[in-house]
Amino acid sequence: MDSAIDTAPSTLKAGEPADRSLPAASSAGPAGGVKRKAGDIRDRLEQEIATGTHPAGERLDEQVIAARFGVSRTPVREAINQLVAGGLVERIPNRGAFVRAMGLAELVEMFEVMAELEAMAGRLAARRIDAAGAKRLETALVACEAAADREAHDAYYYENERFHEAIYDACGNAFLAGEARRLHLRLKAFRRLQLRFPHRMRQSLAEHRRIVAAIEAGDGPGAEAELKGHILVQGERFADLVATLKP
Amino acid sequence: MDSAIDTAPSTLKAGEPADRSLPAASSAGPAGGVKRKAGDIRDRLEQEIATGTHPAGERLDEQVIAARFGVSRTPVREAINQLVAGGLVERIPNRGAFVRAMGLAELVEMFEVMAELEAMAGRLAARRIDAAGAKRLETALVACEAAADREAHDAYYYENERFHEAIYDACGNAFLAGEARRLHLRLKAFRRLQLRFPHRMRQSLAEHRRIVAAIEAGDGPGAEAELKGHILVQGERFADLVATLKP
DNA sequence: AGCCATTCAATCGTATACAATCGACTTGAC
DNA sequence: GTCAAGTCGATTGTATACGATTGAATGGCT
Repeated sequence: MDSAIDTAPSTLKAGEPADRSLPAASSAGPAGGVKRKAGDIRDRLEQEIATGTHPAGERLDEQVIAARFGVSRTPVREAINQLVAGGLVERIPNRGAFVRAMGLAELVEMFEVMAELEAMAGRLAARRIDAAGAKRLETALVACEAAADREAHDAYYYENERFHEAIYDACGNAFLAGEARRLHLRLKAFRRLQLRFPHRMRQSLAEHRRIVAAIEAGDGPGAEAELKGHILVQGERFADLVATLKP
Repeated sequence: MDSAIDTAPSTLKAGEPADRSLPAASSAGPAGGVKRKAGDIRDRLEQEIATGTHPAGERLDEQVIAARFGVSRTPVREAINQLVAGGLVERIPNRGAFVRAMGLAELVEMFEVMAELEAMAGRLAARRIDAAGAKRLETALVACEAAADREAHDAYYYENERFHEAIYDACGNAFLAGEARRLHLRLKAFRRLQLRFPHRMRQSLAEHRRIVAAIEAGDGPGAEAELKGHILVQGERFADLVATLKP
């Protein structure tokens, strides 16, 4: 992976370490204990938005936030820019930055795309999973079952994430895994609401079982179909939820 | 607990932008005479990276770029951050920003995902396209044919983009369209190389015709399959290209 | 009274300045 | 001759300051 695809090798300068140790990278995670203020602020704001501390439509005042975190406006601005890139926040040129109020239509669209990516990951995983990956997948499924038996919604929510993570890891496409994680994160706040539905957790668990069965049987199309339905139903459920709250 | 859904207008202040005007995020075309320097610099750098002015692995010196554009380091920094978010550039904590040298494996992965998204867009477009959208699609196809007849690679490259844009617009899923555009942009530099292959342009045109036929016939699965192949072959071709250059 | 122009205030985007961090080089000892 | 530690330089990341643009309010005019 170190060898880059040199589209223009002739232009490489002699004394430049252009080909030298390009960092392994690609682990987009907030690595290590570096004291990057911007990143930390971004994470905090992300969490606060997800938990509802900042309701939709609220303006994120750079100065106020800077004061709250005891930093200057610069890292706050950078953090907000990252949120804008992530789609959680919208900037209006000289008005301010606002928490995006995602409409139902957009959410359904996002679930549609999420379903496609998850289904793709499942299809690939069915062909490419190895013994270790299968082991992790089964472990995650067992953990989901345990949480479901105890009717522990929060625990199930957490284990559910682990379960899908296991599929991402097994799909053998790191880029796909990254994109899926991005979307997963963005839909986090809405996923959580799903489990409040009466039998949603048990139904979800049953779907998980069928997904694992398909993957371990090497049934790509089957895993694809199961996962697509598994995600799409969440979008539909969410539409139902909104519909019941609307009037 | 407030959800991010706009079901709670009570918290909305005076003139909140609860609308869904998605400004395509990366629009900011040069049409407007606004003096947003950061966006312009981002576009320029993007183009320069795509055209090979900045080879893979090259360091993007903020000060040098700032001097080159006659601005301060701040907008340059912001532009680079946007490129990092887009995945074209990578920051190393205290080393600098480098043009990402994407390995062949990652490129193939990206083409895989791109194929899936394009195929999805085609499938949806086959069901949802309206008369105006069909008109635009046909216009784009005719433009592609004209460019191919003249063996004008650059023109075909441009019209090809328009063609795929037409599909995105017709898919009826703005979020999907945005994601597809993002990936399309990221693969821009590599797509361009495809057309250098002897008969690639004619083959591409033939695929375009079949895609349009499937979409206009309302054949969702057909359009999906055609588009998936249309994109995947590019990944394979690229792998061939690299293989021939490797030794 | 209603509409329009001007003024005003607020906020963003950019410029400049400073400090912390990391790598590379030099220098010295073993 | 090799290795290690210290210093230096370079670059990022952050702080502060300034100008420009925009929305809103106020006052005058029709």
